[in-house]
Amino acid sequence: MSEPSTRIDELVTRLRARGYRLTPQRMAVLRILASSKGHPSVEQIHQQVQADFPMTSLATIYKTVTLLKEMGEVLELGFSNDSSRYDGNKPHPHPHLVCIRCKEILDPEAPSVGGLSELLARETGYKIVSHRLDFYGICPRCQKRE
Amino acid sequence: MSEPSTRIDELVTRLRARGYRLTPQRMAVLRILASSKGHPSVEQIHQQVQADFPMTSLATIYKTVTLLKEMGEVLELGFSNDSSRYDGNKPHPHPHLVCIRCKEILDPEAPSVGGLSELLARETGYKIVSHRLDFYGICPRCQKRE
DNA sequence: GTGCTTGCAAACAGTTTGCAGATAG
DNA sequence: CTATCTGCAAACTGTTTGCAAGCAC
Repeated sequence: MSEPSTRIDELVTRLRARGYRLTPQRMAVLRILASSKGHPSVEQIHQQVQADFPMTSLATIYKTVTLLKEMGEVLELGFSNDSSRYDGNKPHPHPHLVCIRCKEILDPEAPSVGGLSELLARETGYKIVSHRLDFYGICPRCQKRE
Repeated sequence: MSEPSTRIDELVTRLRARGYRLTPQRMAVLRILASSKGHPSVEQIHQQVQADFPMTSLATIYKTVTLLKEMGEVLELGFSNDSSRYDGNKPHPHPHLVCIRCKEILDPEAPSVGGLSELLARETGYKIVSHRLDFYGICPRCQKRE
């Protein structure tokens, strides 16, 4: 429910609070992460940033996204085959629905399974810090295209 | 509940049924996949196979594991940072508990969430073909080492 | 002015591929 | 005997790193 502008302000404030500098490139990345409904890849973020700052390098996007990830402000969805995708709006674990054809990623309405963590911790002695739940399938648009 | 020897026979039979050849290298990979309680990586399988067949190449392990994956006989757990891990005993989706330190992977006793698939299919129109549920944490042994 | 940040290019890791020779059936 | 499989080396992809120059503060 947080408005894009609010989320950006939040990110800006938190970067500043930790003493990081606010370069135009970083601002552009923040803006894209905060306003994206989807889950952009570094490549996609790069292309959007280049619209405003054509000299921006991929490495800078990687560095910024890594920084935000370490701050806990973006959720990284890594895939072994495809590039990672990022969620700057809901940085905490939640289920995802991934189209294996077009790579669209949705946040479906689905019950969280985070509650299982305590059960597993008790059962196994693990200290559980995170989890991930993905459903893989073919989106309606790609089904029509078959 | 299937005994290792039974699972191997099953794999051998299924490879034969599709007309694939049974080389010593392949047999070694099957044996390791069928008898591993953990979830070995290609690298780990390679090292074990080399104990018996020192000339075996990594590429052959990759090819064999890929073949079995395409046959639906092994489950691949891919990670964006680390190498993929393989389960030749329970090739269908089930929850995993991953130690982020030592990379041990357990199959905990946990309710399956596969039932959510139909709910999401109805809700979103996706045709859901698979899913994955991972819990990430620190295993008891690594906790002691901290 | 200081030192964090950028852009470039090279390095990296895991995986895949092409091909000539070896071998299972 | 012949098509599949192997082993090697090179290619590939996404990501990370080192470093000199640039710029935020």
